[in-house]
Amino acid sequence: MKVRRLHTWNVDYREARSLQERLTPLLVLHDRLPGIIRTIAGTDISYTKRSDLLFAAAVVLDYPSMTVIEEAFAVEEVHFPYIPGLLSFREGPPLIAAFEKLKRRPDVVMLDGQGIAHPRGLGLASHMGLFLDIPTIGCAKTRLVGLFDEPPLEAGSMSELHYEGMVVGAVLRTKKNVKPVFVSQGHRVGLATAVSLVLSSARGYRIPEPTRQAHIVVNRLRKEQGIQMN
DNA sequence: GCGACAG
DNA sequence: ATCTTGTCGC
Repeated sequence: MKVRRLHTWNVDYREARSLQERLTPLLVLHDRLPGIIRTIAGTDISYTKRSDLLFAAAVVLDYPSMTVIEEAFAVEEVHFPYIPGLLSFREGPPLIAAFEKLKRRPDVVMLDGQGIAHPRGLGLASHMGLFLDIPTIGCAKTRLVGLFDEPPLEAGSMSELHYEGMVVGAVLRTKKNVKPVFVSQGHRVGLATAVSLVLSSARGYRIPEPTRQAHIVVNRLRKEQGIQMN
């Protein structure tokens, strides 16, 4: 699929932060997606410390059956370190490359990271949403910023994630007695819809299918490519 | 200066 | 994320 290039990835830490502040105003934080969702994509990254490579996978699943109908992958050398708050500058390039190899354009994309629950309001999901020009939602496994009350232990329960006086996401329990996930708007999706999509795409596991399947695929493809595991 | 800190 | 063994709980 075609991906828009908003800017170059060849920037330093200072420029990266400046870029985020310039892009945040472009985000659409309310629902602006197809009336009927037919497909949802998930992504994941695998990293090889010894060879300094990033292995990215983008998978498209049928909604709501959650059947994987397409896979795409890309391998790129690392050109930016991991710095909390600047994750998209490290994982963005390989993710974009993987999406460019997809034939189908998914209705919505779920990213393994934060949306607007970010120091400058532009986490990985939001940033990718602008490049892909597709509705995106952020579903992270742990917190980056924000305060919240522990949600009830029942599956489906949630609590608000507050940051600088705003509700920037939801702490959602996708499975009973298991750590919650952090859901936030990426781009063109409201928080209520983002939460709804995460819950409706979960299948008994803490991690919703788009991300979970992408994780499985990226590890399988990496092994097939003969890239060192452990 | 100290602690926090997506993947 | 990676590295890395055993272990606790449903």
